[in-house]
Amino acid sequence: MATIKDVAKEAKVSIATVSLVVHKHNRISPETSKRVNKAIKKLNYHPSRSGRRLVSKKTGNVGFILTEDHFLRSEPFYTRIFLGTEFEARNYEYYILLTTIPSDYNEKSHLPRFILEKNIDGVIIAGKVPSYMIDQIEKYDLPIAIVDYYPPSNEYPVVLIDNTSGGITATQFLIKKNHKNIGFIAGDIDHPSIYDRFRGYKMAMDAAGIQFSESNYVVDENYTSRENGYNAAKKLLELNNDVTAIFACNDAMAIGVMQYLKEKGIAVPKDISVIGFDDVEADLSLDPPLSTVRVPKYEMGIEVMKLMAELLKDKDSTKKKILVSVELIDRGSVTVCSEKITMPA
Amino acid sequence: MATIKDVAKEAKVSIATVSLVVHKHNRISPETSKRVNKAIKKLNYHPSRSGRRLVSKKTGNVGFILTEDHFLRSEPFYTRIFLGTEFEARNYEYYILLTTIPSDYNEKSHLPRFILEKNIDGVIIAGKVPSYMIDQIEKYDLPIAIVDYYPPSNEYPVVLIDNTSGGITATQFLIKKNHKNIGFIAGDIDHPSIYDRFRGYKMAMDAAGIQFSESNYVVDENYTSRENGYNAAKKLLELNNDVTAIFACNDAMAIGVMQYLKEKGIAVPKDISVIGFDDVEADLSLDPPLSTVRVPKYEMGIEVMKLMAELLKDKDSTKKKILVSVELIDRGSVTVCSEKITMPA
DNA sequence: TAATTTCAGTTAAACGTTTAACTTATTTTA
DNA sequence: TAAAATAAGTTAAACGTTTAACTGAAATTA
Repeated sequence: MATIKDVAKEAKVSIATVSLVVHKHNRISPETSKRVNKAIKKLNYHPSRSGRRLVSKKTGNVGFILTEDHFLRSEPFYTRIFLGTEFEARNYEYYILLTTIPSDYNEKSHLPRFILEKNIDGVIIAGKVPSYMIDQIEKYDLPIAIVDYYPPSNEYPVVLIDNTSGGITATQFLIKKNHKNIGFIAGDIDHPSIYDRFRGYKMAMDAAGIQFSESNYVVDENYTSRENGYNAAKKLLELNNDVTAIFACNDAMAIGVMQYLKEKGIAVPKDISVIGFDDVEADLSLDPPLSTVRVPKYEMGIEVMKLMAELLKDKDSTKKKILVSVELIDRGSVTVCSEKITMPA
Repeated sequence: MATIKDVAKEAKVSIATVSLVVHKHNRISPETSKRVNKAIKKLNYHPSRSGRRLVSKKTGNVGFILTEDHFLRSEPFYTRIFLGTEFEARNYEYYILLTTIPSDYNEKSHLPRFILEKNIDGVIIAGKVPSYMIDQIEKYDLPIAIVDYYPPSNEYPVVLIDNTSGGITATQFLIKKNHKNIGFIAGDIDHPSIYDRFRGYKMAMDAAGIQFSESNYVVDENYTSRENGYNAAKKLLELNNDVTAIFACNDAMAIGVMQYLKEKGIAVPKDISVIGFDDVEADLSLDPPLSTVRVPKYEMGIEVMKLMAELLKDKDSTKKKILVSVELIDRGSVTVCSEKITMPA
């Protein structure tokens, strides 16, 4: 492996000159530059990261932290975000170091090794993490950017899903298809993402002049799983047998809803239309395939890396909050409301 | 951030002593060690990677490569392997650099950046990758270890699932419950893992003296998905209406099988027992929960990192092939065969 | 013309660590 | 008791870069 010294010797200049040429510093004459570049090519020289790192006090690495639970969730949501981040990092010549922390991170837990050993220049946090951990990281004076989580302290740049807009979009889509009696199903309603989807639903209903009815929503399940979607659908139909469409706060619950409807012999979308949120793989293998609101996971990863790149230039350069927009995907689980609409005289 | 100098000053020793203590060199007396360790704790000192790297000429990184498809598969199989690897890497003070390659990697594709920039000391390959890529990596003279893939060139250390044993275990379990008419369902039978499971099935049948019947297996689906499990179950029951148990080559197909049986009003396990292979999350939320053969994904990640650690000490130290053993998990989709067994007179 | 500025480099220190070679004091051996 | 071995450190060089400060020559300015 050729080092800067070999190049210097070959080009008959000092190592400083080589360094300056590599960094395209204009102090060096074109002729010298040419000579040095020739030597670099000849020796196939690539500056060693280690040497650079030592003097620049930069590692060229960015840490990517999420809880173990999040990483293992069956729909590879965070996996896709990670992939986007890793891809974008290439443009900035950064490497991503991925690690998980236990979901119950507490006073006794250790910070990820790459923080303790100072092997990163910045930290990307994906999804909800204990805020105690963020406090701990804060001590290391590292730039922090967050994706898919709104931390209690709002001083960080974050990338979030525009859930409210997604809620509006989904609901308006149903309304345009003449649905009025639209059920909303959720779990974990205190989660900001879920709540915002609900808010979007209400806003769209309000805007369309449709009375919001308590009997049209079930949000008391503890978690947004398939099972709870199934349960919620059951509860909803017991409350209100007239719903013509159901908006589930995510695809997992929507799948549970469809399962329940199938068992009850209720045809989707003929009898009841169903729409979800997230856009997961499984949607495609449902019958009918699930219409949903696509969350651009990969793009979120890209965006958070862009924020990180800004921070790496200047730690306090940005506190941007980015809302990534979502997109309606109509697949087949929604149709025009078949009930006769009684128009006011 | 404390450096080795700060620790040396605090403990009133030379920096060399600190280094020796950190490396647990026995040249240093217990008392001095204690003092130094106290200083290390007090200052929260962690050796800087950059400094280390420069002198050791090692990067302290290991690359982890898989295809994008594999990483995104809905059951987070490789995610778990990665987690095991990352965890084990901590013991050797290595960092894992994860990257994906396109599934159609070809002559025009680039190798991962960390190889081109020589930012790793070794490469772990997870799952099947184009062998052309392995040839390319070979040129960089890096140690290579492989997990869950048996490459055409058998010169590498690999960690594999003991599929044959798993096939035997599952089948014997059914046989012990008095099943004789046991169907086997697979897709992609040319895949070594799948084929070995089938071989295990046959071996167990042979050993029990049960005649293997062509009408007892369906392996012509192109892929081991739920849909194909559904289809295969249909085909199987058309071929042979007397099966009392079905061994599906993986859980995805088993889930499809159960779906088909449910639709046909065939009760599991009362009418037909079902067993899968892999042990995925979804098994638990089935009704009944799926009995299966657990593949220790996390442990596979640990094992491959152990192999890599050996290689990192000495590139040619090992060509070990490790078969990780699998374990029967009985959940509820298998029961004693209810058919009257006619004993030979 | 003399002083000043610009140009095109070079010198040398610094980054944080490891480790071979050395030192000094103590213990063992013959 | 003198020589040899051991124990417990220390010294200093090396790893590959970057960059502030310097230098000497040439060009510009007043």
